Amino acid sequence: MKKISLKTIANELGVSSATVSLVLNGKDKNGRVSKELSKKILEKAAELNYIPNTLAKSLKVGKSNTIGLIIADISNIFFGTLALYIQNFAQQKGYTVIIGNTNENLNEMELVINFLSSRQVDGFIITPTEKSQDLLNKLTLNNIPLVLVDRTFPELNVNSVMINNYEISYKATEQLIKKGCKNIGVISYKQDHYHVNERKRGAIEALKNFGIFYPENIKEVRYNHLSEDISEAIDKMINNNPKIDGIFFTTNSISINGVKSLIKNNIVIQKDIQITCFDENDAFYILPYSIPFIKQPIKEIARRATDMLIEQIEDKKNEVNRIVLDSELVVNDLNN
Amino acid sequence: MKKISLKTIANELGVSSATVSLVLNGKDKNGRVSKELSKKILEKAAELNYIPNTLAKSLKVGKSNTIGLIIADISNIFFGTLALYIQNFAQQKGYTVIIGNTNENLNEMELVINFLSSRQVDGFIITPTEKSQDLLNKLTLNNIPLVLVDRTFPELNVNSVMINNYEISYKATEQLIKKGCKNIGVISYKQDHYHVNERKRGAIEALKNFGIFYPENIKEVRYNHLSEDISEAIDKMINNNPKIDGIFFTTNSISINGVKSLIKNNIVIQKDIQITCFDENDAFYILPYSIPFIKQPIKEIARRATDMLIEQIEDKKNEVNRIVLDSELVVNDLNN
DNA sequence: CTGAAAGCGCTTACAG
DNA sequence: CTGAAAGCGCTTACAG
Repeated sequence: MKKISLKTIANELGVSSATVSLVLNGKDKNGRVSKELSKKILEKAAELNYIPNTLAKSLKVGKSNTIGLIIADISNIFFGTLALYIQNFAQQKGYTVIIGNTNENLNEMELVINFLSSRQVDGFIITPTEKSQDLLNKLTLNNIPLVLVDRTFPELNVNSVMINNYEISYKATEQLIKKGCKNIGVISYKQDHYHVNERKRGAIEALKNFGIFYPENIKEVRYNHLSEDISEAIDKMINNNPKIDGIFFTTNSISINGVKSLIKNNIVIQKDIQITCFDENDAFYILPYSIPFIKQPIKEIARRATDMLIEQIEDKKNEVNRIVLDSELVVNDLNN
Repeated sequence: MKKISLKTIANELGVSSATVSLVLNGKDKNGRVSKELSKKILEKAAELNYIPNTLAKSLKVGKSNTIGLIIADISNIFFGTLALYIQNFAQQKGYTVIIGNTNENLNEMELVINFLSSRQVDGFIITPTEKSQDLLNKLTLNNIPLVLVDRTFPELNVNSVMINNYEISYKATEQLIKKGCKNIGVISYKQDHYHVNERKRGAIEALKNFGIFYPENIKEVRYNHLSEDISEAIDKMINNNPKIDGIFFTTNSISINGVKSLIKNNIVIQKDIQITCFDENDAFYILPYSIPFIKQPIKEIARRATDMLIEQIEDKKNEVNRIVLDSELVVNDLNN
């Protein structure tokens, strides 16, 4: 089967491909093309089942209607959901999304940026890895539309969509305190990430304000040795003296592993130890008790990031927006 | 900043862009281009940070190195994981993946096929929706490389990667019987999907062989009314007389909802009722008892599908392959 | 060993 | 109202 191009249609009808292009793109307003010819062209296109070659169009007009979405770890359910929503919103606006994965690795981030650039993406939505400031700077210097999500570098003058990490973490910790916990642990990542450190800072601030901040209760685990480090941290916490009676987990992946580790140690959650998690998890609904968690407005994050990027692409706006969305502390959601 | 093209490099060096193209693509073997010139070109390209325009290349050579991946429901963790792996394998082989979502809807499947076709994908990996035979047929008639995954239509002569749905479902049911269950329920989809019906058939066959097949124990739920229909099915099952003492859930989404529903009804799983689920779930590791589940070789499915498609794209092979992979019944995986 | 030319399938001034 | 021409950035015969 031969590919059907504009020219095929033009030839069959004995008109120029320019005219066909005009009609098929709806640019034949105010009498540019006669009604009859226009109708014939439309019919012929339908008959031949013409599908335009987007590549050629993109090349010509210098715009691909494609967004590069760079995710730190696509296997993480939080990022997966985020990607899904971004994809949906982008599609509604006529954009294709190409997803790249960095595995939290700076080199891979550079590779994936180049890869997507060669694919002529019109802009990027990125969850940046540690130490990627220079890479991001290069993009903005080249006037490439860019929005950071979930994470940011406060020193960079770049669009971002974040949640209120500090405040919500303060609140989550405060909630443990109000439940009566007197010796609260925090498990966070040993990372140079602003958003994670804001979460840690919020928790510590709450502990300090209530006079129960003990530095040794703040544990930091490595991203690449997550389950071992968490096991170790939990181990120390439950053998602590006085015993830990509450734990705040600062991320999705830490929460899951933390809960697994507690259960493995036969800790009865919400009785022996109160916990609060970051991000929702299916598993929470299956447990016989309610686990408080911080619910991020993922859909809203996706919507705002997509809108912001597309606006930037289409209007070439130069002002920088930093959006901070509220997240929610869900305390009693068991019967959902 | 001006875009750097082949021509930029050629002009700066006073050579033709053809030569630059040859060198940059490593096609300057056996003395096509002199060592010195070749070196100069490479250096200049690096200096200018040249990024080739893949769109232009694709247009010229008539191949985009892009795969269209059409998923029925990207928010389902099974498909999400599958997409992740396919993406990874494809990338290793130099292909980009563009994902489309059908929401199990035939019309959306047609739209997404057209959308991806206009993007000039070289081929498709598809989890087809119900009644999409004609759509698939059209693709194969047009010689468009195609691989079905997870699902297939046995009457169609098309590549596919499946698991042994019938056999593993038989085995899963048999296992419940051997545990002593005498009155086993099956919850499956009311769908015209071969793979799901094979699962149901396997379960029924086992029940028949052991003389405990009771038609009223086989429940079918609607995809679009999943949680209500499951609630209703579970409700009937636990109020059955004699009581149901075992349930086999035939898909991932049914399993999760089924477990939630049982817990909501204060059923003590694995004591009041034995269950077996399709697909692994994080939640299972958090429960204080072990839930047997069927573990699909997702990574292997992804690898085989990607390999098969790329082979077809590059060799234009015409033989049809139907791969059936073994899945595993995991019975005692609690201490993982 | 290197260059000039054609062409992939489009769109967009421009001319008439 | 419609067409001819140029050009987006590449690659690939072909010529020398």
